[in-house]
Amino acid sequence: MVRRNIPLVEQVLHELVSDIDRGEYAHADGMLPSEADLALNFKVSRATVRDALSRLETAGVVIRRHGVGTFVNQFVTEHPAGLQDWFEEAHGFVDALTSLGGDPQVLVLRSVIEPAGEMSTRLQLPSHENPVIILEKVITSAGAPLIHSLNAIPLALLPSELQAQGAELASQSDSTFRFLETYCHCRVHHQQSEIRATLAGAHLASVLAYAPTEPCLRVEEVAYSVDLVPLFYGLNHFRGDLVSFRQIRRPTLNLTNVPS
Amino acid sequence: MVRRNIPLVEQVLHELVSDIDRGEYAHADGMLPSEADLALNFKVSRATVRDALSRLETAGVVIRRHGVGTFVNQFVTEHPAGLQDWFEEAHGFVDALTSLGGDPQVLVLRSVIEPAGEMSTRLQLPSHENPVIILEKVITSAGAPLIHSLNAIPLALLPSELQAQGAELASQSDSTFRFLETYCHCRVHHQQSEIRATLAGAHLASVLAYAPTEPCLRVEEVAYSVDLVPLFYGLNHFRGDLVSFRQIRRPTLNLTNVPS
DNA sequence: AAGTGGTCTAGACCACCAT
DNA sequence: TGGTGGTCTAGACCACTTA
Repeated sequence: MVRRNIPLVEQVLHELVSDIDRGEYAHADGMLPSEADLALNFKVSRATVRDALSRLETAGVVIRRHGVGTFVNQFVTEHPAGLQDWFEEAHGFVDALTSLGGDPQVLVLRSVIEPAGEMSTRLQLPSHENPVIILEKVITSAGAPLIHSLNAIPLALLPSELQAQGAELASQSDSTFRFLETYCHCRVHHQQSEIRATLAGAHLASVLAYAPTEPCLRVEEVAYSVDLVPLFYGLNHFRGDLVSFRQIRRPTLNLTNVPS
Repeated sequence: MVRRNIPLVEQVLHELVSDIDRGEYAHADGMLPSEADLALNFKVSRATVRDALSRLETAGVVIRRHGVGTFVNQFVTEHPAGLQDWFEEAHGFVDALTSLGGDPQVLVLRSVIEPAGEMSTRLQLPSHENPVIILEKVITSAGAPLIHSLNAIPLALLPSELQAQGAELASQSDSTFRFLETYCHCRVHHQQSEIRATLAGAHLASVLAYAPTEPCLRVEEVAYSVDLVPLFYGLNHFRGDLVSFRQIRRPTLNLTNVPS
């Protein structure tokens, strides 16, 4: 499954990223060479360099200023990614925690196959009776329970010969993402999330070793494949005293130049 | 300050957006014409069409599938933007509320000039003594107080002849964004935000007509100009029962094709 | 095999910012 | 005025999906 023939854009991308990581442009203003120079150095066309720089810009790694130059966003390079960025990127918190060196422990509270019930709407299942794999977990890091998570995966995504063992396979996987890729051969393209503040309440308090009257971040989400098929529903609660999320906010489309 | 000579990419962008809004591609799968066809119709090169489509894709309006086609993300077209999207876009909540037809009321609780104190670090001011404009507001919509916001703007951003009236001018502006553009001639490029869950507490409860033991979303942020000068610090609290934020989460950079 | 988006080039000109 | 990023073109070929 390894791709040969890595596109030039991605090679340039990697070069630039590792140059930035190595602190190549860490001097005063962090300005990169001009696009023309980069094109010469990498022996590619300027369009290819621009493509790579555009991707770095949308990722927030670099800031381009018309008539001035391209600069590394030093805030990003100075602040290593962690659980804080989980809400911005789309991947499991277990991965986010391990990449931070947090050594997370996953405790599976429940893994069963049940009718979807009210979740059928969000998962675009025809009826409340369609079966889903329910996975309830608590993630602990450095001895403290941080996250309670409840996932529902439509059983129909699993090849029929594996459906009987669905609950088992899911509970043994590192994360829902990996489970979907390994057994369902599908990949999460994006997630639609909603975040709000709630009180822990009795159930969460007991599994998170928290007080019922303490605040939590509640993130509800649906993951979709590239062709907009719902892959799973998630309801996650984060201890308000231990977890926060970071985000870079930026206007995306500039639709202000309306002529009419 | 109006730009003539609107770039072709932006014109194509607008055409596509209004076509999508008009429901031009609202049939079954929402597939757009091929890039080659669009280029022919708009009488531009395919590269220009691709540029426009790329921007729509990063904005989440459109999904491109290699070898298949380009499709409108019907979730986005079906769910009109509102305050929920405030945390993803970077603009004031007053604008977000008005665009929703919410008719927000702004109550200025305080507008004074004070030493920056502990906020000097985040605003990259040389000393705690540097003056900032403090602006404390409550935003009410449909009779309910939704948001408490505290902003601190370095006084030095204001032209010296206006600094004496700084607090007044800020309190009379619709939003901090407009104040910065109108009087300081600078524009917010992006914001670094952090979101967490807290309890309201005594002060917030009184101004938000809420109970002290109820949950709030707490968003702390610093806005930067394109050359990374901090423009303002913001500390915002949202009533947990009335406000939630939506977000599309998606992996940004694909750095998995690491050859070495 | 036909149609789609993805990559890549070389070259041109424009718009912006500093000096 | 010189250097930077932004726009734009025409054409080529590749990679992926579907039938």
